[in-house]
Amino acid sequence: MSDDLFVIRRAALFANLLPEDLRLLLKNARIIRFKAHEQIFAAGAQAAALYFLVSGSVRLFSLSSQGDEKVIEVIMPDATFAEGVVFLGGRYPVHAAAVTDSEVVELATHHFSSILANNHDMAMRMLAGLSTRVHQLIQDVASLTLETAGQRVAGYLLSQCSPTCGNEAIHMVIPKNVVASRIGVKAETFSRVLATLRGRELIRVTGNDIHVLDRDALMRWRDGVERT
Amino acid sequence: MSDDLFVIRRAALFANLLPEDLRLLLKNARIIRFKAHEQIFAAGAQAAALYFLVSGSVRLFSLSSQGDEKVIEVIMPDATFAEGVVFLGGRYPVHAAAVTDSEVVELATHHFSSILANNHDMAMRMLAGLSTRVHQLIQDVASLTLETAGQRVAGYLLSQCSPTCGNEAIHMVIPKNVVASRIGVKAETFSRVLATLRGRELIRVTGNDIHVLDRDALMRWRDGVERT
DNA sequence: CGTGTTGTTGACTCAATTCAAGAAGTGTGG
DNA sequence: CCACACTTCTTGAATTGAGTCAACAACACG
Repeated sequence: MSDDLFVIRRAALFANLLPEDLRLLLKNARIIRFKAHEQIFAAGAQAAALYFLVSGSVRLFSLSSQGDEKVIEVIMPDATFAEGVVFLGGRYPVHAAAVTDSEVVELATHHFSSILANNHDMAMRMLAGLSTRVHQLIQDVASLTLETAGQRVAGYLLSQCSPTCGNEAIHMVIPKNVVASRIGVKAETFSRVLATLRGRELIRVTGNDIHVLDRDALMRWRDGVERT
Repeated sequence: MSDDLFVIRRAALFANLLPEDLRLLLKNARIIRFKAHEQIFAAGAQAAALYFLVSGSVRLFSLSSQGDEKVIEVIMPDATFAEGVVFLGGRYPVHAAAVTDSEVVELATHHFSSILANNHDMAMRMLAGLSTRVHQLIQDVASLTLETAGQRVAGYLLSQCSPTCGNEAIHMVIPKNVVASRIGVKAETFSRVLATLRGRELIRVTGNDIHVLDRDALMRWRDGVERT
């Protein structure tokens, strides 16, 4: 049962946790499905749980006195939400509702907090996970503002084949348009970049697999700004 | 002495801490000045401290066996670095060196960890701070990829006058070019956007003060994509 | 009163998006 | 097995947002 709940490791908060930590946390966790527009929690309510979004999308918003709504944030899959307020033990500052049909993992505050209170190391691993994520995101912001689309694509390819360290193929599990948006380019641009890289024989594309043929050249291409 | 050390609150990690928390943490803290290119710590060394950068800039990098250097990250003021490894209690995975003359606050690992171990609430406040920062950064990434420069500028102005909730002036303490780069536009573009907003009488600029004349119109301008 | 810094404005360029059409691959049912 | 619809991907042409380069204005400061 709690085995597929391990998806929560994709959230920075849980990324560094040990299997036993996760098992403990997930003891009382449950998956809840919300239909589009269904409310998940209301602003002002005592924060009873934090959430991990498995699929779908969730809107955090507040309502003005006139009743019009201001969207604060849109949560996408693999992210946690309402965790901040759980750490501080207060009330939800915003409303949350599903935008599209969504699946969430719900972790009860009292359970979560009491585990954390008795497990200092786990708290440290969470801090480490979040702080890694902060650094990653700062990198992303930097790369969005001062790298070209081509450089970001090259960087992505390198990051994907870096662990296998050489001439292995990158198998694209996720559709290319999703990868494209992940690195901040349109699908068309992504396609074009792959085309020029293919032309320069830095990579070979076969179906959903991308082979990096010349890692060093690709790195040079990413760093230098050669045209043609 | 430890009073000006309170600048560390600018880091997400410390943003939520109580004054007494900070005082406790800063007991053994010290400010260290590094000249450009001076080493701060070496990869492989036991992580003895975490750092907060007050001014200057710091380079985190690793060295390949061939001796060439790969820059992992460039730390800018108000950020912490090496905090992740301190939470996990290991060795520094990278080298750190000042790029330009820099001031850092150094917090010794053993001191930091022992305080945190005895102060569960403080750990929770740190988690809350980091998680807020993560959400902020995700917002920033979103706004960089799917808003225009004009929208970001408008959003910035609104965020600055939102608390004072109306017709107060925003006093720009920081130079405009810094603000510009903060929101991901060139200084010239920033200037141009202010010019068009001035032309439309949504704002008035006098020296370093910017008055938002019509909040609602500015919001509409940010959301809608009207030209001219 | 020059000298340096910061901000403004104009003309030009280019990277990346948009729009649009077509190719390639995937699955369904007759 | 083919025909059909459907999604994903690729490619082309036109457009544009924002950056670059460069000149200049506005100001501060010694």
